[in-house]
Amino acid sequence: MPNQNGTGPRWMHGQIKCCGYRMTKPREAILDVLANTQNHLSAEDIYMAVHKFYPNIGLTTVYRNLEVLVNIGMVVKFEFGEGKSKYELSDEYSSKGHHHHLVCKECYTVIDYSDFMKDEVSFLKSTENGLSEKYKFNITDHLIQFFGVCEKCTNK
Amino acid sequence: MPNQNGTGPRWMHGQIKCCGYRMTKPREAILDVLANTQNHLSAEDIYMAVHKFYPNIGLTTVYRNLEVLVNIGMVVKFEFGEGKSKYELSDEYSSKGHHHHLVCKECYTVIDYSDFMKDEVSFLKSTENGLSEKYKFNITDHLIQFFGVCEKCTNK
DNA sequence: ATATCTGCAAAGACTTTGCATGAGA
DNA sequence: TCTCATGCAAAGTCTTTGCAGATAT
Repeated sequence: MPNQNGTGPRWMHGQIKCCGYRMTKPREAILDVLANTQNHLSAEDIYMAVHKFYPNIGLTTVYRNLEVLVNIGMVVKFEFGEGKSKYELSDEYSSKGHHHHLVCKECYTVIDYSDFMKDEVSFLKSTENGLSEKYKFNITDHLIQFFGVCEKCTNK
Repeated sequence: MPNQNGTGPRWMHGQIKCCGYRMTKPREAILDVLANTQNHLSAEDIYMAVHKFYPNIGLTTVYRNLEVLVNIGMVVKFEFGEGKSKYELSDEYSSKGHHHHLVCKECYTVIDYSDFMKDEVSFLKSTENGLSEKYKFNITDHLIQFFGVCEKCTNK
């Protein structure tokens, strides 16, 4: 974990403060964990990672902060069918950029992909417009996931 | 509930039996509920509907049967972010046909839509092919959902 | 006949809440 | 200083499991 000094990136402080929240050690530690992983972490994963450096930060605090971070749009929450939620930094705060997920139904491995976006953009544009208009929805998000069986699980 | 006589559609019996399962009253009642609703039902919704006609069928049985039905592909399980799973008959068994979901993030109302599928088909085709090849995944399913705020929730 | 299925009760997994204490700005 | 944040323990919600008895084929 790189930012154990308790400062953390300024822009994250700014976003937190703009929303009326305070930047606290637990909050920062959680963002730090999320910013420095390639994986999709559960609340407990995050708790355990944070716990190594701050053993007195509790799981409750992790849950409560994830909720805040999801609400202000810094973090996105996903369900991959495993029965527990997974979290990742949202596009604007992540080095990953915009991507979608390819999920193995057997081992729940999740692959991020950002290829094949050209067809997607036109699909999303027209569908979002059509749906907004027809159903009077104010559309804010979409979720696109592909499911299948990964190479490893296929070979067993 | 139409099929209280205990027979139910033949094709459903066939599918169940083909997979090595038996057609039982609870199983049939559950399929019947799913076949005769326009909504997306939780396990408890189904339990309560079934319970009206068969008060001694338990919630456990509903869960166990839903698991079986999902495994043999007659039923599809969804998570809309509400914290509980919702179930519906899969395309082949449903009068709804292929559709996707538009979900209100406030009240969790779910709208089925099957418009705007033209762009989708080309998007899915090329993406599935690309993903299969690049990541050696055997792709079986996709999940496309749009999220937003419905008209009612916007006006309050 | 016998493998599958069921109901009940109990346990399990993940997440949320209450309340007194602690800490940012 | 004063509101927001935290930690602990307890509770809540949805779902699964164990086991003896019942049922479909």
